[in-house]
Amino acid sequence: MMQANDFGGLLRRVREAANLSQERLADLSDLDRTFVSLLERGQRQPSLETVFSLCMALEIRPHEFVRQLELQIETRLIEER
Amino acid sequence: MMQANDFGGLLRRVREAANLSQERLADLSDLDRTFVSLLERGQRQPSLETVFSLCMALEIRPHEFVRQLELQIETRLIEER
DNA sequence: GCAGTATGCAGACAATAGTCCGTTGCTGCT
DNA sequence: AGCAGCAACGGACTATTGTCTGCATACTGC
Repeated sequence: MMQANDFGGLLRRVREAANLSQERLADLSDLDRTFVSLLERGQRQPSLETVFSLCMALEIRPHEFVRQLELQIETRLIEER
Repeated sequence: MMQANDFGGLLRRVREAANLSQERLADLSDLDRTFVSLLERGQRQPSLETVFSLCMALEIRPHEFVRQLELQIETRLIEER
């Protein structure tokens, strides 16, 4: 259902829109720099708590982020046909 | 920020509102029964994927669930003062 | 009393999230 | 040429999620 890079792709877009480097985002959300990189490349899936931390740093409400994620998934599902 | 039982408490309320047993919910969301129990009691925190699985089973949109979770957290923060 | 349903709980375990170290490559700047 | 910022990547590691099995408890209806 949720695929490897649905989350990572969105995270990257939101981070870049916020004009933050991976490292800066990692600092703000109290995560490791390399882990943010792994997330964006879809090589790790976040826990719910991690999503909340990232959203705080990105100044976006978690449910708003999740809503965009759902849209992203639906869009992909349509494109895939 | 997010506390042990913010998630679990909400999960339990939503599950009971949907009239599902822990076991039935576990089956529908392809998780272990004991794990659902752990989640509800706040002894485990879910991954984002787990949240999505549970929401599918509960027929609630993930962002809607997360929105309620945010409300729950805010309410607790206010009550705690 | 007994069978069925629902939940808590413990222990051992497999799987994955998340950290920390360092290296490499790229780009733009001076 | 050198330097600084940014990101990909590897390996080794720790911490946490998630599974499985089995047992105990409470409640309900027969």
